[in-house]
Amino acid sequence: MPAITMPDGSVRQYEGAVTGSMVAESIGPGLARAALAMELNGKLVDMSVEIVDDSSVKFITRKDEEALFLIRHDAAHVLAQAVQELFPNTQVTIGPAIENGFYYDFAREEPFKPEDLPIIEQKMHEIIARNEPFIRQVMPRDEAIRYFKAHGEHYKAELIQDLPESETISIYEQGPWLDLCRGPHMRTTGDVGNAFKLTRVAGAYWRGDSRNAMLSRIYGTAWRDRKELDAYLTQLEEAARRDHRRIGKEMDLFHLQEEAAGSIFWHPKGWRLYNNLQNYMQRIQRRYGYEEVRTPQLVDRSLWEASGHWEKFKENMFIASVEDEDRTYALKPMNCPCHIQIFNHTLRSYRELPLRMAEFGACHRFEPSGALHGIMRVRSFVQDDAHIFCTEDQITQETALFVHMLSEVYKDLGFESFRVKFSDRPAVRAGDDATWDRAEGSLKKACKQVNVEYELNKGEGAFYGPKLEFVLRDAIGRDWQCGTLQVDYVLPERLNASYIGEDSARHRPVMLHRAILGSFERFLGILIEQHAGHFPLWLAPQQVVVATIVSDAESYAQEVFDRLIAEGLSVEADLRNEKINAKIREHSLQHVPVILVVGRKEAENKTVAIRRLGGAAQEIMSLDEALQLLKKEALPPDFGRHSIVKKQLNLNCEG
RNA sequence: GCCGACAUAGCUCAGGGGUAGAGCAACUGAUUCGUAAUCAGUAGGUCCUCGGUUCAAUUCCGAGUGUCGGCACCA
Repeated sequence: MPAITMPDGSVRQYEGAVTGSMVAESIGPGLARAALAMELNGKLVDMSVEIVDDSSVKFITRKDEEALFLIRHDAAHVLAQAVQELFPNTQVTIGPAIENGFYYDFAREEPFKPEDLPIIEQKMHEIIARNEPFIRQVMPRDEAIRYFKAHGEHYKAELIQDLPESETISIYEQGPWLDLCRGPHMRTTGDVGNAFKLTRVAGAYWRGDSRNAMLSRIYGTAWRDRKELDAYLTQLEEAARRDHRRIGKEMDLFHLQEEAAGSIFWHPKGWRLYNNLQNYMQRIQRRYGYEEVRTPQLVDRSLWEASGHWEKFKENMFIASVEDEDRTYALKPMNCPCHIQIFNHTLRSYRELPLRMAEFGACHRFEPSGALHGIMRVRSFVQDDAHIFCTEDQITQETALFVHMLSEVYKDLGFESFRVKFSDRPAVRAGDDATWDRAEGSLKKACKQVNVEYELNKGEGAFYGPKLEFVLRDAIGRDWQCGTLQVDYVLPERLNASYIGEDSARHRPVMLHRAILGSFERFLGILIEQHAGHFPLWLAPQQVVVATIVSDAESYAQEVFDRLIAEGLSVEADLRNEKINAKIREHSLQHVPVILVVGRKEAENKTVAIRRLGGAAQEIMSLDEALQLLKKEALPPDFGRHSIVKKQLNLNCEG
């Protein structure tokens, strides 16, 4: 005699067990038609599930966000059926719902071609039109394995074999076709609707392991209605429009070419942008008590052997030598061993700790060819790298200070929020558990201190210590790990770093590897996409263009240009014999934030007409006013901020 | 690295077994114009590289390189 509580709090009493469909029916035919699945005591289940005990039920209709998952999951099943109807020699493997859509991985001799997609899509529409009911059945484990093996579905058989003994093996039938599935599903294939589209084919390893077979994956996107689908497709187009590779070309920021795959040719404007960011980072670091250094690119292999990189990282290192010398060098893949050389160069006192050593040093890593991506994943890059040499007791305080600094930077650069991942001890690691306990504890304590919530990334820490990762999301919805802070007990040990403590004895410092932007290259890529090339004035590579309307205004335009230069603004004068419309259009396409238009009137009155990117309005003001205004606007956000860490000789006063 | 697609003028792209075409940009000339394309003319190519097939390859085939979409990787 179940009593069923509805979301509005009302309770309905039933005589004996009822299915979800029966409950929906009893409430009304409209709901019965609309309900795709239900949340039974908070768990999403099929409408056919029997309710025996007192329960709470919420029906999921197409109006609910939860319907998206169901539609996508069912679409994946329909896709698999369509593929097997069209291509009988294909094995099915797995096909989950994902963000914005679904995919299904198939095993077959010939991978699918893009041309196959419309045909498969057509078949999917047929299957949806057939409106086949999804019927759940429980199959004994052995029978299920036998069944799938008999049907040549070896991947499915392997999946079942690897399911824990406790797991119920459920099968969903849809007409003549069936698939191993945990569920839940909607009522029929018809519930999938028509707001879906197959988007691409791709290769993917079986079970995500590169040692396994390569499967053929088909991706699709699915939504509740056509309007949602169209909105999503439009969103994809907009994301493509702000792709950093495209904007980099449009704004003439950089290029890449075959002879230096994975290394960037920065053009004048791109380099200005780069320097604007680097100058900003240098100012921030000074305020936070960092010292900047510069260390060699090419370093003898003996240092890499000592640091352990030769053993652990050699495949990713560029090795160099010359004919006449019997030595091997490597281009540095990271700065840390060199920083320890500076630390070790003199006798260090505990009074110098924490010692924050920063470097914008170019690092080279041989990334796999398939990993390269515009300027975001390259083989030659510059990290906003720094290493903090400190005592174990200082880890928490330094971490808190770092998170504070990182938040400030992200905010200044237009990112309001970021996610934090905490990676703790991996299975294979250096150091004893007591040390790990302390290291992890220090990071957690720091997060708490600065009120930062993190998700646990279990076992993903570096072999030498736990780490925090700071993740930003770009305009195309991709996540990029930018900031990081890693605790390292091992490298100071390997490279024999030490300081003299209060007790006059030698002690081993702890090292914190940390970066905020990650690398300039990647971060600039993200920044370009974030702002769609429309940078705030202080970052913009080309801040102002002075454009003339008639040649009579040329000498005045030169005067305006000179005055802007004198204020330190980056400006160009466009005196070409072109119509003002053409000039406005060209500079707008170049994302120049401010165009100062000068014609006869402005020349006579010593004024300028300010036109801003994105706006159609123009504002006329005196040249002096305009200069003051722009100068103020072009001020980087950190100007005028006080130092956070006051450095004094041999003394650190944390402010 | 793996699966697939792609590589033609500075850019965006069309074409196709008989050594190539558009628009924009560039250059020249005319035009002096008020807020997102003034008009006309000229010039511009090792059709990614190396092999093979063919009387003939930029086109077909193979290999390589790079790029793109995924997967794996990102200490």
